[in-house]
Amino acid sequence: MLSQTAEYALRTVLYLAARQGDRLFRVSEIAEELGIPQNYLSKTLHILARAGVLHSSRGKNGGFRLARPANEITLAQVVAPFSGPTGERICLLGRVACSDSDPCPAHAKWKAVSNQVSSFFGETKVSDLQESPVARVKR
Amino acid sequence: MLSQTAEYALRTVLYLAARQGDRLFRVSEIAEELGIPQNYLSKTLHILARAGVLHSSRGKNGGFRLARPANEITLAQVVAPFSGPTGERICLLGRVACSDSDPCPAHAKWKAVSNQVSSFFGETKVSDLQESPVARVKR
DNA sequence: GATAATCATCACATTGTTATGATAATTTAA
DNA sequence: TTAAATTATCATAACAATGTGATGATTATC
Repeated sequence: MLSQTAEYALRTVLYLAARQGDRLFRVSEIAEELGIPQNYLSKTLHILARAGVLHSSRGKNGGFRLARPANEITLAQVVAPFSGPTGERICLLGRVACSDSDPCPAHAKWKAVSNQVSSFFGETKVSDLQESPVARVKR
Repeated sequence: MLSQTAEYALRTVLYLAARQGDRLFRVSEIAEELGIPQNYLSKTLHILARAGVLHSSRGKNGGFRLARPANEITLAQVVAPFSGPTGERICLLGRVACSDSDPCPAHAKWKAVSNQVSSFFGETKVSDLQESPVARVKR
């Protein structure tokens, strides 16, 4: 459903959300903890920073943190830069023009499902996916 | 949402469903009508035939037709050979083990949405997407 | 049979995504 | 002001998806 890259982004954001507030986190430590190739994650997080989801600082003692509180970041904002299924609904049959007024045969049925996916990403906040401390310890 | 290949498959199946009964259809004519590269479509339809969705005949006057009535073919069966989002629900965070009893933080919310997508593909029949003759003429 | 039509398959080119490593730019701190 | 740490960026490799061209296999018809 999500591309590999979008999944990395989401996992990193959740990782940072769970530890928010105290300090900046280096790419090297995030990458090691989450099992993601470091240089690839570096590029991915850079994109997230440009998108305004993360804040980055270069140089010694630099690193990444969330740019805003976790309850002000939607999943859509996290995966959008990696062309997740978050954006506008796309015609199932690939028609360039497919709308309520000029629908493809799948339009009505697909729209309902597609809207559910869109609103999941658009309305779910990062904070909605934070595990409680207890649950996190349990794992 | 669907890969290009899966979209080709679905469009071809709908094309055949709209003309079902009379005869076999050559790859060349389907490809031209739908604007799909012919050799690529040939490969794709061969896969659909092996999957039991289409029937193919070789040789002169050969071609493709639906293997079963359009109301007995689900969208899932059409896109499954091309790894559409039809199969089992996949963990949004990429965990190999993610279940009701061992859920990732996104599990509960994502499951509900994901089930909707699965059941759309699993329960919608090809016949459900056939345009009425009137609508088809209108286009 | 011979021929033409047609699907099946092989080989390869092109493109996009994912991944890796190397280097540049920036910042802190000694 | 220099050195070390760290993100930013570049180059490129590996792989999968997509597309193209050529050839093989099968069938209907003459």
